[in-house]
Amino acid sequence: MTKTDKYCVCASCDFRDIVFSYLDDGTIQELCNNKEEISFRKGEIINHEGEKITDFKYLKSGLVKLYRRVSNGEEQVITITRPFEFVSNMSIFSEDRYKYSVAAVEDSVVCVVKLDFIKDLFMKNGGFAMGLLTKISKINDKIINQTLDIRQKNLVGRVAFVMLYFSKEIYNSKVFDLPVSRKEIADYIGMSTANVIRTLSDFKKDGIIKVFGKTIEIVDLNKLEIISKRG
Amino acid sequence: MTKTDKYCVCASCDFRDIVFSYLDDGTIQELCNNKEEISFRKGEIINHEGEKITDFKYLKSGLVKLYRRVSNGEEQVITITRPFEFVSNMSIFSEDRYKYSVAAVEDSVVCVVKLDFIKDLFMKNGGFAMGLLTKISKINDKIINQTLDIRQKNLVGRVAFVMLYFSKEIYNSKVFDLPVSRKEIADYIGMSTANVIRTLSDFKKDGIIKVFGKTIEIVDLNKLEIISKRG
DNA sequence: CGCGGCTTTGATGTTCATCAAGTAAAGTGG
DNA sequence: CCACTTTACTTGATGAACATCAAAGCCGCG
Repeated sequence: MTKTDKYCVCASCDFRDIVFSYLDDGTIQELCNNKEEISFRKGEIINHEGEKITDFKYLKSGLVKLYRRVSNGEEQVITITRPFEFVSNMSIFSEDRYKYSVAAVEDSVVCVVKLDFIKDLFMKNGGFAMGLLTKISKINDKIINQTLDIRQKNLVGRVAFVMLYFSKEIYNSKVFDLPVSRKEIADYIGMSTANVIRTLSDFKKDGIIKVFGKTIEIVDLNKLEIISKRG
Repeated sequence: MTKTDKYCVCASCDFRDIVFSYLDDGTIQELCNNKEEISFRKGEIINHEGEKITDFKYLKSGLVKLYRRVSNGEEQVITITRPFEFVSNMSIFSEDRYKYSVAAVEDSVVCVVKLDFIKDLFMKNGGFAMGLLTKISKINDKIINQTLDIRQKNLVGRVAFVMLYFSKEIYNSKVFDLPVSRKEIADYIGMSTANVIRTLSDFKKDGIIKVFGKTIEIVDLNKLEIISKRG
């Protein structure tokens, strides 16, 4: 990871609208002085499970996965998410150490602000506090919802769900490059790698998707949605 | 449901320590005036999925289940939880309608405060805001954790987990009456009712638990914990 | 060009849901 | 309080869904 930013751009950052809209220009300037922008390469770890939480982090660009390691050493992927949809780690206000790890699955840029600074703002500025709480609630809701949705589906439904998730939520395109390995998809939806691959092959045979290595093209969106819902 | 409270007892309520510790006596009195205490009988619904959210609710006594209805009409139980561990519904700050239903699984008393009053307090009082955010974060963390834990286990591990959950988290006793049906346990851990019963019977045969209808006695706690972890 | 990791496919076995049929328990109305 | 109805529980048998194992192909990289 490398520090990239030299001068402050917070005032015009998209993130300002999302949680920092209640801050006046003076406070934004102060935020700038307390902020670092750090780049991560694909595969690098942004937060490590068990590490002390000292900063408030949010994703400015790229794509990350949130995961934890379970007893048998396997990874359990909690969610894969893109900028602004994900504020650091949810536990920053409830725990003093990270409960989950966060890793870049594409090259990513993360903004890092001292947590104390954010907490101070939170105490002093009600509007900011409300905005932040709302944002954190939405993120938590989304993760809980996603987890429940996945749990309730069978294998084919889950694979269809993931394909739709990448297509609609992440890339907004019917053609996209999978940012994760087959195994990571398996860890995400809680199935074996072999069966994820098998199901993708079935979709291919049935003309629902086209697969060229990591590149996926969704051919029959409608059918995929039916499979995902029914699954 | 019936309204039970006539005079205010908020000042000495246990809940005060948890999220209302930052409020002075005057504000507590104001809270009292904006509060109702409502009793629910076992089985009654406290919040209904899709209903408009107008109040901040917390459980004062009893036991509730949080659940949602999925496409095929089945219930998906998200968590079962007891007083103070659960503040209304998580989505009160992110949604305008309930995403989940809450029902009493034991006779319960719920305190109901107008949401606007809480939001107002939240904006004005940084300490209160921080306390509330921390509490909500913890609740969300717990639900996410629990869901991930369950997902990662197999059938026997899940049933062992639930028995331990009731014994340790809810009743703090090796002997307890199950507050829910076998089917509700199945909906909670995502398995069929028949297999939940079968697994309980197996535990019984192996001398790990004793079962008399709804009454459970945990005989071999150690073995149950091993099964839950390994599962 | 050869090694190691990711992917693919088939064969096999385990786990778990589903169905069915019966028993116990809990309401319900006379 | 008893007969009746309904709902919850229990157990076995069967089959479907899914994991696991194994072997082979592919691809990037030293």
